[in-house]
Amino acid sequence: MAKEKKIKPSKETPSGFIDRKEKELLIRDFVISNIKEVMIKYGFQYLETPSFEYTDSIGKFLPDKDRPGEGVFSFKDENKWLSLRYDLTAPLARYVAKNYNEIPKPFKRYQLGTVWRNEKPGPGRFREFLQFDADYVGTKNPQADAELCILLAETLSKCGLDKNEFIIRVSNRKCFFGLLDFLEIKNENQRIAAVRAVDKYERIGIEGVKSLLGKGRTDKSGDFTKGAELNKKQIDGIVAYIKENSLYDEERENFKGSARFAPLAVWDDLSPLYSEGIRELGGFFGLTELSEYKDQIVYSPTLVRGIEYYTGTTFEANLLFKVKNQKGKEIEFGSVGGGGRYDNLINRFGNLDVPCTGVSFGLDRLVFALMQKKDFKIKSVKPVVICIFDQKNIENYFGILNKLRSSNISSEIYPGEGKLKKQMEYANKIQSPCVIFYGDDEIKKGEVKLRNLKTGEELSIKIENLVNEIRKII
RNA sequence: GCACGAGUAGCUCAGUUGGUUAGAGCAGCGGUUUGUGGAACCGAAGGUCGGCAGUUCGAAUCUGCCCUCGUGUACCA
Repeated sequence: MAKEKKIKPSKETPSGFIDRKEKELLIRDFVISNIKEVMIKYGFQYLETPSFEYTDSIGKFLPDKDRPGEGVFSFKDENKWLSLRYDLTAPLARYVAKNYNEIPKPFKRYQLGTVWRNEKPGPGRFREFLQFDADYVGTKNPQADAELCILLAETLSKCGLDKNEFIIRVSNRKCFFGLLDFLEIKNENQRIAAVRAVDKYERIGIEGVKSLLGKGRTDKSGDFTKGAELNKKQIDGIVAYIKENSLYDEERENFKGSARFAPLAVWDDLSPLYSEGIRELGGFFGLTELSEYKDQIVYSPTLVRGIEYYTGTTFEANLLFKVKNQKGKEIEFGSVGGGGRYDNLINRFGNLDVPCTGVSFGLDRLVFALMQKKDFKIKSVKPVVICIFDQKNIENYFGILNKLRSSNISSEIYPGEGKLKKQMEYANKIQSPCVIFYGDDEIKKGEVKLRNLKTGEELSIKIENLVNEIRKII
């Protein structure tokens, strides 16, 4: 009597992969069309590279490793490892190295594409997402960095963010490394730990940073993070630097306002590297000050992005409003985009001295945030529904359908089977603006009945007037 | 990766100290209305209680392991 065991296939999407519905896709389309417009205006070329690359072309994975490291999706094809791209910068470096003789110098390109990361998903973070990149290849000019920030600001602004809803924080790696030199922090592990600690300042506060620079910190979930174990003098030096330079007060409650680039005299000549960073920032801000986004692009010395390959200017766009998840709970949202200068990425292919700078952002996160703005509405067109009364009159229904579609009105004959009530429920469900009744009675009179589904209003009209009447409703 | 929390119908959830046949609201389906949606009423249906193993006479409930989701943290090319 053993009952046959039903084995049902899973209805779930793989972890970190999601279905995306029309509302989100329409906003994404809107964002994409704005990005393209801005890119054309700024003179960038459109490029597309494949989803898969040879693992060693885009990764930092050791050839002796049997399998590419965690973080990427890979498989072995014949004898070579292939990986799905995890960003658009690495494929760009590969493309530039391959086509170095043909491309203009400098080379400006933009790219939109899906990227994949095999890592734990978080709020607003998935394992498959759409990324946008714009890069300058082959120029050291700070004008390039400045333009990227301006175009980032313009893009966000065009996509519906007010100027007081976002900020682009700018820093230069050389400044912070200069400070570390001055404080005689030479151990590479300590330097990295210090960078990461300072990068968290705005989230965990000055005391949190102190703990991370010292012995370590226990977060509110009870998890312990090991610290950099610097000495007191070194910690005090970094803390003083943060206090002098931070855009926020110590409680991180109040934004001190738009900080103009004006490094304090006391920090001058800290170290040669520091001065070089300051000079580069001077060139950068000289240009952004001339832009209409000068108030949104601010100096923020505590910004030190985690990405390893950055060599100079770095920047990051943050939203200034709170973002909630589906359950209405506020979440740590992080940045919507960022970038910086990477002058050494292409020389590993043997093309020496190709300085680059680029910006990238994940469209999904921006879309996620935009969806929460109450005043943000994207119009979506829904079809007028022609109801079916009797299959024998199907030619009449098609007559109306053709008339509407040739007038470019989204329309359909009810695609299912069922009574009028069911048809009305369908039309209501898909948010159709109106339905058309064209039964025996109407056909005899040469009229159609048009029911407005928003108001419930119903009027009988001559067929010739149908298109005009519908245009009034939609 | 680490930590905390959660997983019961399509969705949101209830389910007592372990005790017959696991409940509700909403959605869906059928009907009241064979030509009128968003309201009401009636009816029927819908469940391997995340999975596997264990304890027990008996497990949605207790234990262990695993999976998935959420949040934080770490990492982030």
